[in-house]
Amino acid sequence: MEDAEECITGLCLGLGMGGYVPKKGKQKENRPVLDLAFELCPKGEAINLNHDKVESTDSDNSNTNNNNKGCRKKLRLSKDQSSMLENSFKLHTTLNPVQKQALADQLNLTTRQVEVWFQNRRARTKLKQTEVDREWLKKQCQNLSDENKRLKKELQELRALKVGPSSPLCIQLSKTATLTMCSSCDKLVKLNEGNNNIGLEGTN
DNA sequence: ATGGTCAACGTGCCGG
DNA sequence: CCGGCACGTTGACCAT
Repeated sequence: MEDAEECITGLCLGLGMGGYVPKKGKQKENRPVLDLAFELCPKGEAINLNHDKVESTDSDNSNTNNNNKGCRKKLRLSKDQSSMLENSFKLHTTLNPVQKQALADQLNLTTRQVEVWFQNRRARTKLKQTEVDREWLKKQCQNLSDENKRLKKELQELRALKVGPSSPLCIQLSKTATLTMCSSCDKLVKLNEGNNNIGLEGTN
């Protein structure tokens, strides 16, 4: 009888790596449920069995073999691999098939792994950029809010000034006419003797 | 125990 | 139709 991990393994294999239950739809033929296999070294580091596969003379399909070996362990890319991928990403965020293959050969990875790494890397970049944008917008919003507050205060102060002959908002036009600002509607009003006021312009 | 990270996956969409 | 990509998701691994 296998141990508990092996039992879980069976479930993992049945459902695929992510335990994802596929919905109806097209399936990529060249994407096996398990296209890679890993095992743990005694220290707990993940070893990519694909590296062995490269040198292996085994003619049979390693996928089927791996399916019987157990649940795949998570690959951790080495520092060198990561930094080379990063450098490559700095040069171009997408790869053409030739570049992909070259990089895969160079790093001793499969093209699929390189492809997945770039997809995930682009997603991370986008996420980071979204976060940056969000912070920027937040700051802008705060600035506008502050400015709005300041302007409201300024307006309030202007309104508080008594509108009268001594007010700076009251201009004597002639002996009979004065230009003043209406305290309720913020419109410039020409006051004439005889009470026939003429609104001149809105300053709202 | 738990939350974060990340490789790997399934699916849908789009352009050639 | 096919390949490539974005997106959302999963689970192994790791730090705390």
